[in-house]
Amino acid sequence: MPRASTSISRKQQLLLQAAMLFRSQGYQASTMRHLAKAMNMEAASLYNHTGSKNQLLEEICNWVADAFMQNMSEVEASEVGPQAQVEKLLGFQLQLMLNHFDFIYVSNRDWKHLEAEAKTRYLHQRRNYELRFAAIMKGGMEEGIFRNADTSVLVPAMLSALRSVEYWQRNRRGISAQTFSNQIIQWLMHSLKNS
Amino acid sequence: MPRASTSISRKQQLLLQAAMLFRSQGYQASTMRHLAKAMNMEAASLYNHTGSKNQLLEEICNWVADAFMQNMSEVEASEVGPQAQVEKLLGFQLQLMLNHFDFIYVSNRDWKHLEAEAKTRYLHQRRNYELRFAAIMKGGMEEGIFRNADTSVLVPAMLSALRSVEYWQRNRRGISAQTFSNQIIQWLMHSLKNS
DNA sequence: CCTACCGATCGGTAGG
DNA sequence: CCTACCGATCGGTAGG
Repeated sequence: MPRASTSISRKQQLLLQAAMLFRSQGYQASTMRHLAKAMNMEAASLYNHTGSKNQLLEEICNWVADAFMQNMSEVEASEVGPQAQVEKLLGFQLQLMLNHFDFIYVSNRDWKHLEAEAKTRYLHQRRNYELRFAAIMKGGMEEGIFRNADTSVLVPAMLSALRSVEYWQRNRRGISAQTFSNQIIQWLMHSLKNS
Repeated sequence: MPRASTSISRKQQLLLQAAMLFRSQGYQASTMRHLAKAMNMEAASLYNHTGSKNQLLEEICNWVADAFMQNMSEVEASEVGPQAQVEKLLGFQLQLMLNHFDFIYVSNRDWKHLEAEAKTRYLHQRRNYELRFAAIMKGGMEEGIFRNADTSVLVPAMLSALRSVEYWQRNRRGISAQTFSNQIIQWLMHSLKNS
C-alpha cells in the first residue's frame, strides 16, 4: 500500500519493509530483529506499530485480496464485451503484480501461515475472484468469441501464467515492464481465440 | 524418488516424508521433531539417515532438477519436429508434477533455503532447462510452425502456466489427472499456433 | 522508542 | 535407534 507522494506513515513504512523482507527470506525465516534493523529500531519497538509478526502478514494479504476484488468490480461494471473485459482484467492484474511485487509475491506464497479465520477469508476471496473470472470467460464462450474450454482448468492456468512476472523480476531481461505486460496479454488473448 | 514396488528403503521413506512435510508446512516451519513423528522415531535418530535438515532439502531439489534434465535430453534425442517435441516436453513435465507433486512443489518454493553452492547449481540447471526449451521454440518459429514471439517471455509464461497443477491438486475438480493434463497441453499448443 | 529479559523451541551432538 | 541435553535464537512482554 505505497503512496505515491511524500509523508508516508511509520506504519506504512513497516508494512513495506515487512513485505520486502518476507519476500526475500520467506515469512517464517524473517525475524522481528531483522525487520527492526530495516526500520532502524529495536525489535521490541516494533510492537508499538503492530500487534504481532502474523498481523503484518495478515495486513499484506488483506491488502492484496482487496486490490484484486476492486479490480474485478471495476471490470464487471464496465460496459464492454467479454474480450475487452478479460483484457482489462489481465492488464489490471499485471500492473498490480509489477507495481506491488513484494505484496503479491508474499501473499501468493505465505498465505498458508495466516491464522485460521484470516486464511479462510483469504481463500474465499481468491475463490470468488476465480469464479467471477470464469463467469466472464463463459459469457465469451457462449457468444462464440472465445473457443470452448473447461474454465476450471483454463482460468487457473491463465492466472498461473501471469506469475511469470516472477521470472521477469528476478532477471529483468532487456524489455520494459510495459512491453513484458503487453506481450503476456497478447499471447493470452491469442490463446483464447476461436479460430 | 518413490519406487513403484515394495521394500522402499528407510532413507527413501525419510525423503518422501520430508517432501510431504515441507510441502504442507514450508521448509522453515517444518521441524525435525515433526518429521521424526512421521517416521515413528525420535528427532535425534533422524541423524542416522541424513546429515541435516538442509541436506534433505538439497536431495529433494537435486532429484527434481535431474528429472527435468533427463526429460529434456530424452526429448532432444527424439527425431520429431518442434511441435511434437514441445508437446512431449509438456507431457513429461506434467506427469512429473502430477506423480511427484510434493517434490516439485517444495523445490519450486523452497530452493531459496538451499546453501550457496547447491542453490547456484539448482538455478543453473533451471536456467539451462529454460534455454533448451527456448531453443526448441525458436526452431519451430523459424520453420513457421509457431507464431513469432519473444521466447524470454513466452517460455517462462508457459512454464508458469503448468504450475496450475497446484490449483488442481488442492481441490481436485471432477476431472482426472490425465484429462487435466490433456486440456492444459491442448490449450498451450493452440496458443502457439500461427493462424 | 529503549533496556532488560523470559519462556519456548529449534537443529544438532554425546554417548551409549 | 534412544535418553539426555546444549547453545542459539525466536516472538513477545514489562516497565519505563
